[in-house]
Amino acid sequence: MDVKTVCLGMLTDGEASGYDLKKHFESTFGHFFAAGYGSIYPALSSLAEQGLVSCEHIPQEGKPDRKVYQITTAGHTYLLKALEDPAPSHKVRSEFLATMCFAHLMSSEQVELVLDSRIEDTERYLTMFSKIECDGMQDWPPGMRFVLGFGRAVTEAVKAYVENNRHLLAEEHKAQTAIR
Amino acid sequence: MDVKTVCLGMLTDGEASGYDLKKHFESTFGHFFAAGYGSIYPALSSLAEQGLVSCEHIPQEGKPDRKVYQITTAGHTYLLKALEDPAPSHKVRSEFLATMCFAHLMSSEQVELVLDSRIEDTERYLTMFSKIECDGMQDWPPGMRFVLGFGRAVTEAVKAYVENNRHLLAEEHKAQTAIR
DNA sequence: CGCAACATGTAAGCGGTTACATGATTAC
DNA sequence: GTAATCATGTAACCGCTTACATGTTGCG
Repeated sequence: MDVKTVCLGMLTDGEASGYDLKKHFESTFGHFFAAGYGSIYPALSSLAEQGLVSCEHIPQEGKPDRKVYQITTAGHTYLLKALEDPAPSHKVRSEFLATMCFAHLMSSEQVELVLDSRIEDTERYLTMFSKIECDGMQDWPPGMRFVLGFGRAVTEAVKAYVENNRHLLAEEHKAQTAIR
Repeated sequence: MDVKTVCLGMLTDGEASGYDLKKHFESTFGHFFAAGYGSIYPALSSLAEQGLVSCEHIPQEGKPDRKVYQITTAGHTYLLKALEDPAPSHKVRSEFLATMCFAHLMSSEQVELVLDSRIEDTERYLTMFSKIECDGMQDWPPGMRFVLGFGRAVTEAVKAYVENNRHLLAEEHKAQTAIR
């Protein structure tokens, strides 16, 4: 499952431009599937070439033509095939955790800074989740609600863990064990 | 922070071969930083070329020479620089969540299968964490214990969330909201 | 006056994955 | 006998990131 497939999936919710899709990648999909314009625009071109989406050019003054994409029947078929994987991956790549593995090589000030930045990050996500929930989640498919709830639950777990266990990383207290 | 830097960090714990490091990437680092031989061996070669590690060739019969790497003073300096990033990233890339966004396009059997496979995955991780804790975590640096605890906490949160909210994805119950 | 939002794209490069290549030893 | 473990590597490929390129409209 790559950016192309996710774009295709987003288009099942209605027509959209690359610019529109980018906003989805930043908000609702942001916590588990990042993508920039450099991935999205080529993905849409490629989908159009394969006939999986159709494209309507809407001329605009001053701005480039707005290109609105719609999923085709072939696109739907393709998407359903892509969703058949019975064990889709769920990968974490964390420079944060890699850094924390070597906390004993760093100054405690540095470690504190890193932990603070991680907590800020989780707070940004939590704010975003609340905002999304406010402006109407009830018209969304159940899967989307499940996914948002997942993001919230995991983010809260991360925040709580970091807050409750950051004392482990102070050199003074080497013998303690993690709070569950 | 790339595979190279993580390898360098692992070598602060004592000399090791590429093969040894791979095992670390599978066990202790597995839940947040994956790497295969195709990344590790070139990384070590490159580190040696830059003088960040030294390499001892140990001849063996039948097998290729065992190459044991040790971090150098230059390597230590380099690592400390790399650890200075005050806001290291923590990224999730989840085909699982992407799939679940479109659960309404799938059969409930397919959805169930995907959810089961995710739970199995979390269980494998939890077993691994327990095993690691058993064979002596107390001699590890506090950072490593923090990271393992993080992995366990988040994995448990994932498992609980999936178990408690999978009913949201059954088409029958569209109006429900997520259990916190 | 400057910044954010609107709007699309290209191209180089990087980092990692996957498949391939080889082969002895040990445990079941 | 066959699978796992030990042990190292290369090369092609793929997908994504980053930087670059361009220009208008509207808000404060």
